[in-house]
Amino acid sequence: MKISEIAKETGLTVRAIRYYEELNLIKSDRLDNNYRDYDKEALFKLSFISRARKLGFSVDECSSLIKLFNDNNRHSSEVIKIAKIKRNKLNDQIEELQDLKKSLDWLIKKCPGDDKPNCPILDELSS
Amino acid sequence: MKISEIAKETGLTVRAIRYYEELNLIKSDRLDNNYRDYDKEALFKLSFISRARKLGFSVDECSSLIKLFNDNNRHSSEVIKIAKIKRNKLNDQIEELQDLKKSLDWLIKKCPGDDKPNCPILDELSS
DNA sequence: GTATACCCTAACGTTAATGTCAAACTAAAA
DNA sequence: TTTTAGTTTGACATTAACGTTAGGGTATAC
Repeated sequence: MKISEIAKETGLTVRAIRYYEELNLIKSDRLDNNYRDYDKEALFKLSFISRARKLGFSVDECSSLIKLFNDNNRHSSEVIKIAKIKRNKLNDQIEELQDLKKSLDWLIKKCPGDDKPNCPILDELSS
Repeated sequence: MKISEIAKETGLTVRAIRYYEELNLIKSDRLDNNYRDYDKEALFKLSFISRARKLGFSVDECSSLIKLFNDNNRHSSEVIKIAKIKRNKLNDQIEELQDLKKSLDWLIKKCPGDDKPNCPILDELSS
């Protein structure tokens, strides 16, 4: 399986795949012509990374997950730990954004939004 | 008012203030010794920027707001427009993060989190 | 045989918002 | 007066995750 083929299969870009190889997340065999050659295991791992990235895991976090994936002696408790840390991070991010939104909503409600220069949003931001 | 003083006052760093000047968000007078000198208006504007940044506005968005702030002929409808665009962006971000969180919650629920290697999270991510 | 598509490496570019450092000047405190 | 602290400009560094380009070799279709 050549790189563009596996790229299509996994939804990753060719560049991303080579990048993951640079970071040692995956390896690739080479054909006689030096083209990268991928087998089923690589397909698994790249699909894995693709899905994990879409779930919001950073490449670095993917790297940790891949290591567990490679480790037959892993404990599923280690995996769930990473997942929970990620979920908590997401929770924090969501809360922060919701706070911002609340403040904005409040400002927007107070502003007439007409053709006059008077604007509580600007007033509030500078007071 | 010297730069470190106004930095303390506004909660911005000295570097950030000089950066905003580079981008023409603000100006500064100079003393005889070439030190930057800030007046009340600068204090207003920098406080403004500081608050807006904390509300999640990018420096670029702050720039737009500052221009309206400077414009005595502004309409408050223009201000509310920027605020609403920002709020909608926030909404989208929140929804996306909530989707991710849902998926993670689902995976976490399915994983026993014990000392055995079998792990539905990894299975799901690679299937 | 040639046009087109694909592959390779290496390296610079991107984005945002500063951080950090160098080298020099100025001010305040001891 | 010497030390310490604050200021100046300018320029390079940082983070993440690739995108893009250059300058090649290779494969395939017509």
